[in-house]
Amino acid sequence: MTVTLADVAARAQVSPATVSRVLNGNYPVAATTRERVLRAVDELDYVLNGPASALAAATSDLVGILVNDIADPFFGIMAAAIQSEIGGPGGRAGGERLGVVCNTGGSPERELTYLTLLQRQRAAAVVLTGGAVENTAHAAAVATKLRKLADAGTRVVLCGRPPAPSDTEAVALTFDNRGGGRELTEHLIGLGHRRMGYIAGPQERTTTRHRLEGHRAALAAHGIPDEPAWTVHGRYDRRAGYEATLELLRREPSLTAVVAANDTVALGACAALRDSGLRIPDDVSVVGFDDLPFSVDAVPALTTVRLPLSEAGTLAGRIAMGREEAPEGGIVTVRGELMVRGSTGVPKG
Amino acid sequence: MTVTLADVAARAQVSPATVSRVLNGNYPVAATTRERVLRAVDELDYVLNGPASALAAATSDLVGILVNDIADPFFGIMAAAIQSEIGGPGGRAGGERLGVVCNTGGSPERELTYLTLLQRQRAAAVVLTGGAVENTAHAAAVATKLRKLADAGTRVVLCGRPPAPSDTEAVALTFDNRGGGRELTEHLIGLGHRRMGYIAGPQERTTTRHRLEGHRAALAAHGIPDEPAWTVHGRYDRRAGYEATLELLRREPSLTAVVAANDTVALGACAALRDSGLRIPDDVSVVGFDDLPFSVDAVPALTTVRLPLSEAGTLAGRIAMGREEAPEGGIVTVRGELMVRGSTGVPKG
DNA sequence: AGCGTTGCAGCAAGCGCTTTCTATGTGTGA
DNA sequence: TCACACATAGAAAGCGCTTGCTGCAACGCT
Repeated sequence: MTVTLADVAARAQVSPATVSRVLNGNYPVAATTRERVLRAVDELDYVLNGPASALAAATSDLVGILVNDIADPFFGIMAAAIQSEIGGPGGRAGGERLGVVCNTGGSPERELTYLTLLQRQRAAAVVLTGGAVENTAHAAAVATKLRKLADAGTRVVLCGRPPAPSDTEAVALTFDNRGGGRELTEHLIGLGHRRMGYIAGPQERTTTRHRLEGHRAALAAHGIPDEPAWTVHGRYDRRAGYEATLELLRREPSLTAVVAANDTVALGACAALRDSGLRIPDDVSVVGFDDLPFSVDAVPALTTVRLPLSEAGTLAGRIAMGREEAPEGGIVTVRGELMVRGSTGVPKG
Repeated sequence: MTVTLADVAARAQVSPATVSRVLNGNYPVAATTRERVLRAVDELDYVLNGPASALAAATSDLVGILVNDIADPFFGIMAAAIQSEIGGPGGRAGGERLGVVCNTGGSPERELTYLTLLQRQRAAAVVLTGGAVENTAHAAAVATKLRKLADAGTRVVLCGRPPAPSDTEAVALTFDNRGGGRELTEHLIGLGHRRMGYIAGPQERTTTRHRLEGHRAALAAHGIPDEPAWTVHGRYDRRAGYEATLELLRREPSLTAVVAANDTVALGACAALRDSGLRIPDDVSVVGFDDLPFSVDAVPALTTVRLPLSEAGTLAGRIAMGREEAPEGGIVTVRGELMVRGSTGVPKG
């Protein structure tokens, strides 16, 4: 029924071993032999049995990419960059790996499940993107898993995620969320804003905390008291931004600016402000974070911090493939760049 | 070093066969024995070797999801829905499959490469999303691949993609792009528009052609001549929409409406119109397609056709998992729903 | 001419699991 | 009490590939 290595060997009049070596190209095979084998492969339309070779060689060509939300371009952009470094015709033959993205939906259990599944597949590498959940038990479980993966020879790379315990041997590309958050708020303060609402992400995510810390650091640096009621938590989506904004407006109608945890949330905030009859930035300024593609198209265009998602993904992918040396210390901090656009202005009055 | 089935068997004082049966749960094992085995699994922290079991059982638990552009929410939303039906804690134990998404970047070669890679892995199922490339050679190559996959026991499902040749045994969920395109244009015609520009997607995609055909059908039905110069092709991204709009305006400044191939393109079109000093919808109406989450937040909100991406993905996932019967004939047409919003209005004058 | 090298191909032993077939123990009907 | 069915566990034969080692020419050197 299905063609096996042995069939190819028979047709090419060589031993299975030789066919294997031609296909893997890691052992000298005479040119004429090689050609004969390749012809047989072609004629029989042979496709290597992945599981069998993974078993025999004790490694597979699978590379897993974990994302929190595949429908969110933030992750999509990183995933695309990572995957393009990993698989397909990008690299020359031999480096043909199957880069696959797994959607955890932000759920710790699913994250662990996927990690186990990838461990089971003896994945060649795993890239974890985006913020981590700050739950001691879960963090420990993930760290343990990563350790085990590393022990089994799986390369582990974190992309846009804080470093894991160093004994996990994971390389980390971390976004400077704190710095970006701070810059954004300082930009607003520089314009004269003093009463700023903050729409944070889900409580337990590192990204949420870091960005918020940046915001508070900016306030503190300028002697502006932090008003706890002006911070509202919600999910990283448009709707949460919409509702949080209405809530903020209810709590403090005199806010002159809204700082959103990311661009998607900021978009929701803009909608809420508009629906409340407020103009941006005349009545209220808005800032986002990430600089996703649609942000420049918002009306007015969003002031935000540009994160080099694609570049970070590319680097992460290269490291995962072992094409690039891991940085010393295993940690790289990636900074964002403040993009000042139409959604921020001088507060009126 | 790594724990194997045999280790677990030894610890539980049973044969490897029994452990395997407990883990796969498809053979009677006494409750007490099962428990003993499970305990041993736990104590040793055993993880099944995927390649080995795939080899022995001649099937794997991998399910591939092919998308054209993972950074595009259109695909992200479908992929998320598909994946959530496939893997993880969603289903109860046993149905634990690894749903993985592969980004083809719209490249025919990559599509084929991924299909081969999945074939190599003996994937349990493959879901292809989004429009296909209309290139005879490539279409034939894909059909052949799908045939082979089906022969090897891989279930093949198309989601938002036109049906493949029936001998491929692929189940197809097809979006009614033609009908949606027609509705959109008829809506504009109903408002009184006669001079409408059309921003189409890449030439060779089925989606592009079908939507355009719908547009033309609407024109024809109302006796409006189709002006070839008022149709411009470009990629399915914001920038293409921006540039195409400028080009359309150059060719025909008196256009009263712009029909974009999808929402992303429509957003670019809006930006171009604004930058040209035109107001939406007072000067020019704009329509999109897909109804992605951001479309309702555009200013003005985009009139578009809502495609039930998530629902379609869920169904596709269920069929791929064999949890849902494939429809008779293997083809389902999914219709979109016209969403009239602020970006369209009566043409002035 | 003799012998150590070198270059290439084959042999065969697994990799860790699944599954068919067989063996064993227990309960039942005659 | 004995034969027989039934339920459960084990033995063992692979699944299709990789790879360490061995084998054998042909080659170059003294």
